Amino acid sequence: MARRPASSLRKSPTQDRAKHTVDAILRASAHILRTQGYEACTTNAVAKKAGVSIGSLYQYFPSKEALVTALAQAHADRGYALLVDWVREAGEKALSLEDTVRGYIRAMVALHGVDPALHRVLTEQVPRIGAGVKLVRQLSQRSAAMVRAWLESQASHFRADLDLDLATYMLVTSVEAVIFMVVLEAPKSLQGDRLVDEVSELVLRYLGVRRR
Amino acid sequence: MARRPASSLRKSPTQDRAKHTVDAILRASAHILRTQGYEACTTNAVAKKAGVSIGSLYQYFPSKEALVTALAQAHADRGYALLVDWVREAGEKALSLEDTVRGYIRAMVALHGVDPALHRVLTEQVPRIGAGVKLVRQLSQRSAAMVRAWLESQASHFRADLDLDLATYMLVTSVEAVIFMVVLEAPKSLQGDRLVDEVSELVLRYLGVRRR
DNA sequence: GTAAAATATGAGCAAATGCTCAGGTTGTAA
DNA sequence: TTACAACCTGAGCATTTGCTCATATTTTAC
Repeated sequence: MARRPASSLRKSPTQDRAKHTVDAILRASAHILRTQGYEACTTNAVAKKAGVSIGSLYQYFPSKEALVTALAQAHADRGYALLVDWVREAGEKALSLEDTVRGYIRAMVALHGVDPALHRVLTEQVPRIGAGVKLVRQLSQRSAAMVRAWLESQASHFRADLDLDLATYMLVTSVEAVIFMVVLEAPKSLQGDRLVDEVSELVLRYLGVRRR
Repeated sequence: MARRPASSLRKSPTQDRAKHTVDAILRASAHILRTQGYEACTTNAVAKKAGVSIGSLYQYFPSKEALVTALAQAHADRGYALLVDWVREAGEKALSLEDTVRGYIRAMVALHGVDPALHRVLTEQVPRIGAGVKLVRQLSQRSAAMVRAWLESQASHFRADLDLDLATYMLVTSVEAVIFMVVLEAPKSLQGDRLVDEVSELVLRYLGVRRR
């Protein structure tokens, strides 16, 4: 069962036919991960679900780890794009502090809401994979940097004793975690805008923003 | 490879010799989980590490899942005991709101600090195991109930518009998540009492506690 | 049309995994 | 001492896994 090391695409598909194959493989693995978890996501199962032979799978993905990593990469890219959107929006329209925070939370909720089950499996399993550690660290550093920059630009509106580095860490972590949990468990008390409201409250109060 | 369903101990050890065997097995599996993760924690590997034959392992644990579940149970029990201690302490000595919160956070930090790597693996893998789902739900419900009861008893000191159910959820989730993350990543900016301070700040501000 | 390149196939290998069972060893109690 | 129970052993079975490779089919380029 000698496992090969993880890496990116082995061969890049040029013909349409091949692109469809790669797409089917990615879709199938996402579906299995989401519905049956990481252990059930065997290369043979993925190939079967994708309606493709295992040989084809290994023509494009050098290992099972590479497959999962590719999926995680795509997922992470989507997430980062949402963050970038938030920054742009907060910059263009001159939003209030409250609205900017709410926009951020809303973007995060949307991100997690897209495919919570897949998100869970990826966040749990990817860090254990060699190439995955780098990926996770990269994404969290990027988003932390964006939040940190925004905090800095608005520092005058926060409580005086706020440590920006600490605050960045606290906010990124707790916001991510609460939303992650809520979206997975979906308690009825936190549906619709209630979640956005409550997390915003947590953030604004922690920052010491004076309102009204 | 037909997997057996998970359940508790198959046979309870009565002689000292047998108790040592069970103990060695539990220690070995904890060590492998902690250092090499769930997948590496095979029954054969555990038996070898424990200096015991696989046969002996299966005499006490009917399946791999049962083994991990037993470990998680012990871990959860330790955690719950810390919570109970906190409640007792907060009741006996008439602690201030601030000190009670700090005590809670401190207990949580201590809990996660004991064996962070094992805690991570357990929290990630146990929910996927049949018997594990129940275990996890039970523990989180218990701790939520304690926090909720305390919030209720102190409600007059919080902001008027605080929804106790929501607050319970938000606090349990975010506190757990932040501490979990911090203990794993151990950023130098959040060492010693800094973590306890900062999380307490988050909680107290969210609750709307007026101080000084 | 034809040759080369790109793509697809799937039987099957080597290694691993969860677990059993037939038989051995150690403790206990009379 | 003897007899029985508690305990331990480990070779190995049935199955699964990640993955290869020789071969077949399709597309592209001329």
